[in-house]
Amino acid sequence: MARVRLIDVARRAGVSAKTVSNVVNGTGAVSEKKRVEILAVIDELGYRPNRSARQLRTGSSGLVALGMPDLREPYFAEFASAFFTSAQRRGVTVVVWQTHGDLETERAFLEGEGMPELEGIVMSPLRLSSDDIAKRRSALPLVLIGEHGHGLATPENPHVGVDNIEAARAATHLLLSKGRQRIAVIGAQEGGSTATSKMRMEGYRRALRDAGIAPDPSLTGWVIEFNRAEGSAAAERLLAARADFDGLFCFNDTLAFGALYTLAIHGVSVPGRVAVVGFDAIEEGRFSTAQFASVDPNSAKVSESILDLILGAERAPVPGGHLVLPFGIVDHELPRIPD
Amino acid sequence: MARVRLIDVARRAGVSAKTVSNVVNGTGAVSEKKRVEILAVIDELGYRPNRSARQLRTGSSGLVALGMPDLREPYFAEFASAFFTSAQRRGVTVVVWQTHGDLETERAFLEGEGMPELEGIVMSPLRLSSDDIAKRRSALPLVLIGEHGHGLATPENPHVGVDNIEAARAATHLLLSKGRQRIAVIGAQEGGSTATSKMRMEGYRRALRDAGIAPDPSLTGWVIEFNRAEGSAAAERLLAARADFDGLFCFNDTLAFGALYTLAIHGVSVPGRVAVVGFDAIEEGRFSTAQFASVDPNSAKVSESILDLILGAERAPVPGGHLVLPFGIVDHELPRIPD
DNA sequence: CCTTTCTGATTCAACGTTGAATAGATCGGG
DNA sequence: CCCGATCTATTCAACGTTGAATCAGAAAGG
Repeated sequence: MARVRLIDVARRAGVSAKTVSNVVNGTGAVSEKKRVEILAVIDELGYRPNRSARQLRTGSSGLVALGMPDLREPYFAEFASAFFTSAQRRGVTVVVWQTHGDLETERAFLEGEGMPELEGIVMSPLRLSSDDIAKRRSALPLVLIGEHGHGLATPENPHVGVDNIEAARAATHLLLSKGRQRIAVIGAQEGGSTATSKMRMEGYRRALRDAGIAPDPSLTGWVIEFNRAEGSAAAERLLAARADFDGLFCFNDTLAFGALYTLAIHGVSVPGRVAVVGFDAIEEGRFSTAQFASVDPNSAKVSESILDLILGAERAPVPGGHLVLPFGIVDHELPRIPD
Repeated sequence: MARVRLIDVARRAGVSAKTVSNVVNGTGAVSEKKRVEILAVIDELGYRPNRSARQLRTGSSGLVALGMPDLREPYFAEFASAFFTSAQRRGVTVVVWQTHGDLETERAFLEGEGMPELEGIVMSPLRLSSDDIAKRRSALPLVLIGEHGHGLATPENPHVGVDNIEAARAATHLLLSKGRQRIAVIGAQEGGSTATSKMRMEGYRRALRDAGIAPDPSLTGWVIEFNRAEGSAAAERLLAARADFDGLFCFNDTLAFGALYTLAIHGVSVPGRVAVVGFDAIEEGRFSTAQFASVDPNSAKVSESILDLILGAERAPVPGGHLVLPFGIVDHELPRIPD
């Protein structure tokens, strides 16, 4: 019942351990005859390499840590899923850590505390300061994601993601291009970790400005958190105040779902009377019964780039500290109006 | 820039490596004076133990693998989150693998292929057969979860979870106890991996039988998958057929959200005209604008029990192969925030 | 036929840690 | 004052693997 080792296979096959190692790793030169024999013995004994020993010897673990506030948040689940997919394709294993936006947990994670040997750390911080990054002791490659992480990036510890301001501008522009003139937002925030809200609000304002439209404060829906109930409540308030809007930009899809629900209850047709755009393009939107568009933060491409950065041999600093990737816009509105 | 090792700390502090090891691990007997000195040096040099070396020596990695079909599915995200929480509290690290319900991927995961050294494997299978479990070569502790996994369990590779049939019975009973007599279901399935649907349907039938109510086929909502759109469509069909129901049991919360949306659009008051019960008690339900109850599959307790089984020194087989935990029912029927 | 080159295989040491065995110092009791 | 017990610290080997160095034998070249 004891673990089968390289040497056990070697003895059984009548060769040296190193030769078996060569077969397992495809290294060195091994005659076809021996190779086949050894493979047979490996299968017979059910040999499986001990990754700890291998890692101790070679120094690479094939492990990457992913730290996120809370996997229950659909966007984080979505990103994590995309990241797993990229990693699995490369034979990289991902260990996950939830920080719940706790500063001490975030700091410990930054150092890889309590973790197995890693190739790199990917994290979506909520509380860290630039100072925490600067004081970091661990030399492990670190990649930041998310809007809060955006502000902490350095060339050595870069941020990867789409341009949030530009994406929000494009989302708003999409509504304008469909002829909507009075566009409301849901997702304005005060206090707390508001990097996301600030950037998306900025993009929204830019789009209006570019179109020569003055922002109307009565069309701004404030929220405390980005969840369904708040999206619903904010929409409720807009309707109650008799705000006159034909377009609605929600700062994430969860808010959008809440708003769509409220609009449906009040008999406001979507996209007939109000066209809606969300942000994150979460899978659930594909099954939404209401028709709306959403900004696709390109999690698949972001994941790939992160792994390129971490596993890349060069480990070159990223100029400016920001690797900006193109976002997309998915339109769940089936019949597209060609322009 | 080279990694700081035990021996580096030892030299600096003028002691042996083993003494430093003792300080780090709290083993052996070390004088308070030396202990303090060594801790200072550890901090000064930023020493961090090499987990691979430690694991190679001790044989335990503190790593558990969690395999799930797709983290984007809210229930899986929810469970994973609970599992991370339990694991982190115990200093256990979790590596995640997505199987997408692919048989080959599930089989490979079962063997721990491509994984670092693990303490155990937790998996929610969709395609595995009992045969795959029986033919397994890896001796790693394996715990199964989910309804499909339920059917594969053995005393050595147990299943952990709540009693699905009983939980579905209780959910239905809750509606009956509120005076509802005509109770519809959404979530009946044909073909595919239907373990979940079958068990919940059985519980539903039992509750009706116990109450002396004959099941009415016209109150059964069939679906292909458990998602929002299907829940909505099924509710739509029930309404279109003028099905007369005052209670609705949805086989999961995602179906319930879709149904609630449709009921809202059609002006059917919830829980006034129709009381709704879901299954999974996902976080999102707490933010739902509609009032409904849901079966809580007790993911926190399930996670704890799984880790007990895997990390427990005894590794005793579970009689019958099933560790059944009590479920809960959360009632989101709260006083709504007045507007 | 002898030297050189090439190929396939082996030997050896080391990765960083910790369990087991051991050594030295201190202490208490007879 | 000596002996055993107690406490602190050390030495040594081993966990399973693979890079580097090496070697034996065959093939190639002069």
